Amino acid sequence: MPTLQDVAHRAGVSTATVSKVLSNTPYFTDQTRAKVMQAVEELGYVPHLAARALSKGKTRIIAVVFPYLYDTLFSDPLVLRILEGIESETSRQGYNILLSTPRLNARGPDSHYKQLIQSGYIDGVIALDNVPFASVLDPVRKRGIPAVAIGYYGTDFRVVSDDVSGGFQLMTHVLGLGHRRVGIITVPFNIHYSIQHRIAGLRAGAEAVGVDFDAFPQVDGDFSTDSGEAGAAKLLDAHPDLTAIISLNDRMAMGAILAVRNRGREVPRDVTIVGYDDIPIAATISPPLTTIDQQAPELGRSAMRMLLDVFGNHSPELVKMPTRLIVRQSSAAPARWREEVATHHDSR
Amino acid sequence: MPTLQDVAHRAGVSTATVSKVLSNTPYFTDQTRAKVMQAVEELGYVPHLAARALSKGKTRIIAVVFPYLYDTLFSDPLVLRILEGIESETSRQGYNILLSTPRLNARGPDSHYKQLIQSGYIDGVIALDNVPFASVLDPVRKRGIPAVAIGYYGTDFRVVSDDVSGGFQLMTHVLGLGHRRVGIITVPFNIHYSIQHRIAGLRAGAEAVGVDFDAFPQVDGDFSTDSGEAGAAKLLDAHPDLTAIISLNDRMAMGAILAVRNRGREVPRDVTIVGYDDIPIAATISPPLTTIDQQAPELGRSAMRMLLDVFGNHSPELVKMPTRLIVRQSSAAPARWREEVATHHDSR
DNA sequence: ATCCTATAGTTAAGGGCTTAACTACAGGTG
DNA sequence: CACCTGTAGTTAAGCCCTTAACTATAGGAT
Repeated sequence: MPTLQDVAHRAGVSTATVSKVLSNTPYFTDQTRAKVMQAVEELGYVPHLAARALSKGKTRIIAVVFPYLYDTLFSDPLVLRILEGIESETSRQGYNILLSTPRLNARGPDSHYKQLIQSGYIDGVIALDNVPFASVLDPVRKRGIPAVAIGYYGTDFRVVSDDVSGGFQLMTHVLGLGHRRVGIITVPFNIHYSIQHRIAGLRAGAEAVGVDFDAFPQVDGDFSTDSGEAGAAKLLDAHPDLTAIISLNDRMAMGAILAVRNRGREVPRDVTIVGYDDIPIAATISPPLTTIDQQAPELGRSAMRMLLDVFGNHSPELVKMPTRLIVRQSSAAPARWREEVATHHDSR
Repeated sequence: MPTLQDVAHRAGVSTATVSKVLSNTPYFTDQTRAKVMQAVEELGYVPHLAARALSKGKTRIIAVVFPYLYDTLFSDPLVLRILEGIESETSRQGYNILLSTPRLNARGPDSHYKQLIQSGYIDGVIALDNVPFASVLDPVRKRGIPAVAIGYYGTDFRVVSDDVSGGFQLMTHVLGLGHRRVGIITVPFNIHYSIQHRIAGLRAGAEAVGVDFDAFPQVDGDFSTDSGEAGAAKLLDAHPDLTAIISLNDRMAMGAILAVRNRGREVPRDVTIVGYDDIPIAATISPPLTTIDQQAPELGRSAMRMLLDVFGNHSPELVKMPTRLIVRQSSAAPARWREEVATHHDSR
């Protein structure tokens, strides 16, 4: 492969000149520039990134860190959407993505990852950091590498989905349809931190409507469809009068739909089901799922833009990404309510 | 950050000795080794990868290249599963993944990507290469970088899913259930090369059973659920006597289920639907989908192992990953057939 | 005519690591 | 005792690029 030297010889100038021309440093004539560019062209010269990295101390690589915590990482469409957003912004800015999925336990991330972070290979880090008990950003902070977290932990610079608002939108939608007997499928707090915020949003939504949130039965799932089915089964068996179930992710909501059907009832005629995340499949199942769109790609793009800000020595403020309620056919007014409305309508 | 020099000073030896100790080159005493290791420990020394890369010409980075061809890239669960497999093997071997998603058109991949490939940053490439009209591996080959393709194109070293066998399994399953009026939802060949092979498998399956494949109506979709619904609608309206629909991916199959329902018919009672890919959701929709498991993670792992083989100057042979037929509730014997069997049974 | 400034380009050091080539020495061999 | 060999460690060049510090020159101001 041709080097800077080769280009310099061919163009009849020094390596410094070539370097400066290529980096657009001022003070050279158009003629020189042309000579250099021609030599570059003819030789097919491409700068050697490792050499540049050594010399500049910058690699143009940013690490995208998804801790490998639970098996869901690679089956979670959300992760891919976030990655998509990061990728689009990253490649637009001429950076490269090094994908790292460290194993994380209570003593912290694995040592291979820690080495990577300290190896000088990485200009910045974007991490999905959402578990309270350990952070993949500890070694990053220690090393003083610019970092942005997508989540509630890790660094000063963070992008989060507005989970409170998402929960609020979901609850007020369901209550607004007239439901008053609502079951909730959640997951234990320690699995995913944002769940706390979604619950807080649900609670705020109930309060806004003047309904006692604590009266609503709750069961724990683990994000999986199966756990959603089991959870909904438990709810429906213990509280046959439920007219709506709020599930804190779409996959559990899909399980809940199955559970309703298995009991000979229908969605949304007998039971309204709403989910959270708006995974791609949510729009195309039967019935299409009412859910919350987290705008995952935008979350990723924001994180990258924020990282660039940090590179520029700014101190960007927390970005709270708005959520959007997507109303589809899985939610409807409860039967009794519908009757009342009909009656009321008739009596006019 | 401490450097090799610092370690050398502290241990009272030369930098060469430190380097050799760390790379386990023979000819040093246990005492020296201990001194060096202690200094490393005390200083928290971690080798500077850019410097090592420059000096060795190796970076321990492998590029995972997913051409950004169609919007489905980041909503395709298969991609993520393959990535999972690559990641697991890659991190086990102490390599890092640089994720690249070049924009690809008929003139080849974008120039940022080409620069990356030529930049000396990358030891090897694993690419998803499945479109006939251009290859992301062209620049890689030109540069002589070891590469493995997951797909039908690109290099001598390839890992493919055995699409022919997948098609064969699907067709013989459907015909074996007794169906003889079968519709097929496919996609145009030029979108995804493996489709040709799946079709060839379908044909072989039909021939094995002695059925005329060309008599089966076909429609084109584009992998999306919507296109599956539209395709199935077209098939069912033009051929109301169809008792089974084979869709060449799961998302289109899910659309087909909707189309069947929209016509007041049921799956699998009236129409059998089978898909391809076994995306995570396939097991949990209603009815659970009969489909083909491509073993995507294993595909990824194989690719990485093959790449290591190429590094070792071997010439690994094509790996054809077997597919597995997953029979779930969306496929069943056709109604008439069931009657006949019942009659037959009664008459005994 | 002298001095200064802005422009154009060069020289050479340095970034951190690997490794070929070399030195030094202890112990074994004839 | 001279010589060789295997072991232990060192020296220094090289990987390719960037950049601070420097030189050289032309033109304008005084």
